[in-house]
Amino acid sequence: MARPIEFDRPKAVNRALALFWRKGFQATSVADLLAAMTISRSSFYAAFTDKRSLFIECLDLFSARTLDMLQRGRAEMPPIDALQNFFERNFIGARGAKGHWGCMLVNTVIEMADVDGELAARASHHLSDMQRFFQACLQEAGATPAHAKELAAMLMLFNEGIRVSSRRRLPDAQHLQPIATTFHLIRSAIA
Amino acid sequence: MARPIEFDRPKAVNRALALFWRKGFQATSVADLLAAMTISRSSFYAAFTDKRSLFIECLDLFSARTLDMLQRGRAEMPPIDALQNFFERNFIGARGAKGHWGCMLVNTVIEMADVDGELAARASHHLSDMQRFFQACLQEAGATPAHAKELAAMLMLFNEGIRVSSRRRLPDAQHLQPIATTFHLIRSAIA
DNA sequence: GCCATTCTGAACCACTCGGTCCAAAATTAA
DNA sequence: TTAATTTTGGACCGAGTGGTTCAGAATGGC
Repeated sequence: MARPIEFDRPKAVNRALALFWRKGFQATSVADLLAAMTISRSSFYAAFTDKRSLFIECLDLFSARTLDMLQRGRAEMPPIDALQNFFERNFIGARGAKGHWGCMLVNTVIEMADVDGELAARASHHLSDMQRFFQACLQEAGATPAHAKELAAMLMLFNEGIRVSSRRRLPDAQHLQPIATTFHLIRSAIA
Repeated sequence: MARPIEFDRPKAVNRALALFWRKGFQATSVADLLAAMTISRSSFYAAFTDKRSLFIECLDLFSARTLDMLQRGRAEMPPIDALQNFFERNFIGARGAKGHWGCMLVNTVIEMADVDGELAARASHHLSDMQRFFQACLQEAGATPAHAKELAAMLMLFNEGIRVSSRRRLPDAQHLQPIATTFHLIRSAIA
């Protein structure tokens, strides 16, 4: 038996993820995907079934990576520091492209809410996972469960807001300072 | 001279606005618009030139109405109350449909950022107008110009966040409480 | 009734979309 | 080389897209 080199699936998914993240589901055509993934149309449908299925795979991957990033942070520093560090590292447009892409989960919620309920719900669910992680961090930092829950909700609103704002390509100061202010507030609310 | 009743343009635009607001630019087809506006294809292009032109008209109208709402509030109550009232009246999904549609400006920024830069920039510009209004209110309430600017930026982040969140159809408690908390914070920051 | 004006309905256009299909090429183990 | 397997390119499809055109119906002032 023999076969030509199987194409690099993870790399292809990464390329697709970048496109979906940037342009959203609807504005990304299959042709765009093929070009970015450097894969033939036939292989595409053989490997990923569907544009929609591939999108779901990317969405889940994005969520998993984000959560992973948070967990790695928590392993290396105090929980509140980990949260602040997460915000600072991701939501500052400055460094390269991705900073201006916002959050794929937020983007999907907005784009698909009244277009494809399943996709929107899936993205929303992932955001809830993030929020639960926020809550755990806050609790670990000494907040009561009720207070942690309240603060986590506010932090998620802040997250969503800053992700929208980062798509507007405004001067970075608009983002940096609110992050500092917010976490100053959170720390003093817990202590 | 004589002519058949000219169709009700403002009403037609309202119908279009509702559709664009809910489903976004891309997911709203011309056919959808015609059905909602109860207008023939020919009249549509005669009166509005373009799907895109109509969208811009709706976007500007949405912004004007939002600003108007804020200004009417400020005329009737203390500036901070007006802001809080604005948030409470708009961002609580409960009452009817529109509560779950978020903010057309936010939706447009997210959907069009890397798809149609002009549309995204226009929406972003309208958001900046709103932010300036926030700033004026805060200043009127006694904040220093610098502090008012800082608080206005945070309030806009909060606005963007809560607009995203309201598209997720979560229980209202998630929104109501953060609004109270945020404004409690703002008041004590100014006093 | 007439006429200028406005709106309509439908046909039509070129184009893009997501998706299917298959014969041919490319690959490598046997 | 042969044989098994995976990828490829491209033709093809039906449906839907935004947009144009125009003959004719509807309207209301004269």
